[in-house]
This record gives sequence, structure tokens and C-alpha cells, in this order.
Amino acid sequence: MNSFYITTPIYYVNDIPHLGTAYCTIAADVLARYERFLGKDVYFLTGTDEHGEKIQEAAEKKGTTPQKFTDEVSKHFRDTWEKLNITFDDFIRTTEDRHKKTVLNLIQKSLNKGDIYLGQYEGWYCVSDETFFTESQLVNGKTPDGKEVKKIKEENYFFKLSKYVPLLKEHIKKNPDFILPESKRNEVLSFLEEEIRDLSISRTTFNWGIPFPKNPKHVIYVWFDALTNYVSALDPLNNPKKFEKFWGTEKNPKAIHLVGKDILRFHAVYWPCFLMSVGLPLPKRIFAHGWWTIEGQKMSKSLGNTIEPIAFTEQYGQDAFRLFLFREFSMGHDGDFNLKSFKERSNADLANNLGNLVSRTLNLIDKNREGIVFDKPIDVNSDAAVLEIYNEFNKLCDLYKTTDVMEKFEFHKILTDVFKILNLVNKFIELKAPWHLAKDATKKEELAFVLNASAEAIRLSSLILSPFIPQTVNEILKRLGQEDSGISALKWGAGKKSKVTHGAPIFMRLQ
RNA sequence: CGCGGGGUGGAGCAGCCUGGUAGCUCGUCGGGCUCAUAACCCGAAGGUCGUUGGUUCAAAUCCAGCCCCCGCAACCA
Repeated sequence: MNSFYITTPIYYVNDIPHLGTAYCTIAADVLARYERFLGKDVYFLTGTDEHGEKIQEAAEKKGTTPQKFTDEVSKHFRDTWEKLNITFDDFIRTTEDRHKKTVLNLIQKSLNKGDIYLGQYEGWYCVSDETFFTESQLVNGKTPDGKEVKKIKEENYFFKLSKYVPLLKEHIKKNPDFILPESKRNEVLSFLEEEIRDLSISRTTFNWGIPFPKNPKHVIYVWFDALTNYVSALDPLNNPKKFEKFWGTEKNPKAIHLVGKDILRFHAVYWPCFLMSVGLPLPKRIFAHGWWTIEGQKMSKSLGNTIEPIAFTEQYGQDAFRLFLFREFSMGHDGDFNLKSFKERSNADLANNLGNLVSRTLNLIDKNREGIVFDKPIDVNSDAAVLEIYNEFNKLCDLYKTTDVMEKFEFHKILTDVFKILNLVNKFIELKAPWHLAKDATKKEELAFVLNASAEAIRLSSLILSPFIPQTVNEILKRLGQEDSGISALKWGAGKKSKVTHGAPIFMRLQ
């Protein structure tokens, strides 16, 4: 079945959307748009994580109920993604019925299997910080900043994580692309070499959450609750067909989880073990992306240096923002977000290279060929420069279509190549000087050839760029009189005869 | 011996897995073009790819040691 499932983490509602969450969500959006372009049936899931002690406290502070509080923040996330043109197919909230029911169902399965037991959680509690510390976090028997701690015992449910670790190790070793990038995979494997303790999966210290089956004194803690969203969104209880279609099978898993590096362990260790316990296939891939600093500094609320995605894109444009995120750094590494690089990158790629190429080409077609384009086949073998462009495109299209590069989030590889080709086209125009050809009545054929070839190169580049800069690409295709007809149009010569519209610059330089 | 990431021309990055002309953007200097968004094109200067040693006909790329920088309490992707 030609289906595809991509997820972002569900974002915790004690914060609002910022550069980090936008980065992750946009990356998932790029992949979702790409897969749709290939013609697949795509399910793109994002959402919000709404339970837990912090939410309960935050609601109390604001003098409201947790439900009202989460309704508000969750809506803010949803609105933000909609304004950013994120093409998510579903938005799950952990406070929804479909989610709660699925969580309870999976917990019950795990209970039935004997993988969950009631035990004692022991930890060092600091009253003034209201926080638990592990033995290794303590400094001279006190918190890192020197406060008193006391030992506390709490009754918790535990999940037999250790039981599944050997199976998980085997799975990771057998499937080199299960956890990516490779450095993160190694990190997980080395973590699994350590002694893994069973995981505490319930709490009795707060009640904003899903009550534990037959023991409502306990609330299901974040692991079993939040992670399960990836399954509950597909509503396996009510819609098993949908679930199978997008979750896939053991032999053909579908889910790609995109996560931040900070939550990799939960996704790469806890989540697969839960799935094994309840007898569901594992996801196809877990990809951990890096973090952004802002103007060289760590992003933090206290510094007040967070980037607010709506305000930023309203000022500088969504496409410039999207492109920068994936062009400047490779995913999986950390990067720095600074305005100077952002503007340089946008001007170099979007205004000077792509935008100006579109301008000069459309203008020449408009003035010298009555706006007619793609009226004759382009014989690529008749000209060395066009042949080079053609060959580069074939290589790139092959790479693009395999899905291997895109599904490993190696976006920068594709982007580097596209802009290299666009640069070749600028060189080609310079070499042929169509503005001279236009003055010579005997060179009409050659002029047609040059302009058709340039337009074709622009058309193909646009299609490849469409997941990354969808608005700009829409406009370019519109001006070229072409429709985005998907993968079938992604081959040299597929441009349809039409009349171009030569409008204002497609992308202005940023000052 | 804690863990992880990184050290590539002035700045920021790619290349490293699958050894074999060191590439991209910006910046600097000189030139060209005039269709186009002060854009576009050409040329030049600038790197012993952190360091030492090893493997190899050949190493930025593989192996070993060393040095330096960053992250590893919380908010947080």
C-alpha cells in the first residue's frame, strides 16, 4: 500500500511555539509535502501533550482549570501551524477520548502480559525545589545548588523495560536506519549497554492525567501517555483499517518519528519496548534532529531570545524561513540562527540566484517571444551547456525520487544540488546572451532554444523545491503557465506550451 | 580514563560512512555583461583540512594517541 506516516512530537503545553518546535514541524511538513508529491497517501500528525503536574500548577496559577488552560494553549499551537501553512492531517491532544481509550487499552494489554507491576519508587526529594534527584545528581548529599534533600518512597507502577532491552538491541543492530543519524544510533546503543532499570510509569502526587486502570489513586505518567499518541491518533480501536494502513506491519512499518535530540531516549528505548509489550510493530524510523542557538546564544525564555515563528515569518516570509532552516545546516547537527546569515542566505539563493533567474528569463520570453514558452522540444544533445544541465537534472531527479535521501532528512543534499543547477542556468544564459540573439532575425530558432531550455530548468527546479518553498514555487509555476501535476511532470520536456506572465520580482532582496 | 558533539582558506558550513582533482555561501581584489532584483558572469588572492604517529601506491576521508572548544540542573525541539 502506498501510504506514508510522519509524526512530530506532541508539544508540551506549558510553553508556546518557538523556533525549535517550528523547525521540527516544518521539517515534517517538508517530508509530508514531498511524499504527497510522489503520489503517496500521507498522514502527517502533530499535536499537544497536555497532562502532568506542571500543567496542573500552571492552570492553578492562572486561576483556571487544567482543561480550559490546555484548550487555550493547544489552540495556540494549532493556529500557529495553520498560519505557517503546515499541512498536518491530524492534530492530536492527549486529553481527547480517542487517546485516553487507546492508552488504557494498551496499558491493559501490557498488564495482561505481566509486564507491569506495583513497586516502590525511591528517590531524593528536595522540598524547596519540589523536585526529585537521582543519586548521581546529588553533590555531597545535597542538590547541585546546595539545598537539603530527603529520601522519599512512593508507590508506583513499573514497566519491565529490562525484559525487552535485548530484543530492542537486536532490532537496532539489524536495522541500521532505525535510529538516525548514525551518531545518535550509537548513543542509544551505548546507553543500552548500561544496566537498564525498570521504568516508573505512574504517579500519585498529582491527578491531572489518565487514571490508572482499577487504581485511580495513580495517574499514568508521561511515558505511556504521551508516546502512545502516535498510535491513538490512528484510532486502532474504532478504525483498525486506518491503523494498519498508516502504522504498517512488522515487515513493512510506516511510521517515521521526527524528534528533538533531548527526547530521543524516550522514543528510541521506552517507546519500542512498550510496543513490543503490547504486540504492535515498531516504527520504521526515529530521527533525532539537532538544536538551534540564536545569535550564538542558547535559546532560553529567561534570556528572552526565542524566535516567535509567526512574527518572524510575517516580517521575512515563510519560504525564506523554511529554506534557511534546511539549507544552512544539515539536520541532525546543531546550528546557529542569526539574522545576518539568514539574510545572506535568502538573498543569495532566493533573490539573486532563483528569483533573478526567473525575472530575466520571463522578461526575455515576454519581450522576444510574445510570452510563448515550451512551444518546441528541446534537443539536449545539440548543445554542450544544455546537455550538462540536463545531465545534472537527471542525476538529481533520480536521487530525489528514491526517497532514500529525503526520508533520511538529508535535505541539504537536495538543496545544494538544486541551487548549483540554477547557477548553471544563469551561466548558460550569460554564455548564450539571448539579448543579442533577439536582435538578429536569423537566430530566432536559437533564441527559442535558449529560452525554452532556461524555462524548463526553472520548471524542474521549482518542482524539486516545492516541498521546501511551496509559496514561491506556486507563483513560479503560475507565471510559467504550468500546474503542479506531481511526479509525472518531473522529467525533462514535460513543460506544456503556454504563455508566461512577467510580474514583479518573485523574491525581493532583504535589507 | 564519565557521555556526546565539534576543530576544513577572514566568517559560516558541506565533503568523512563507500580513501584518489579541497567544494558552497558571504567577504576582499581585478575584469566582463547590460536581459534581469546595485542583480548576473569571468578571473585572482587566501587552506600542509587541530596535532602526532600508523595503514596504504594514495588519507580531510580509515586506525591509535594527544591538544583545544561546546553541551550534559531547570525552562526547552
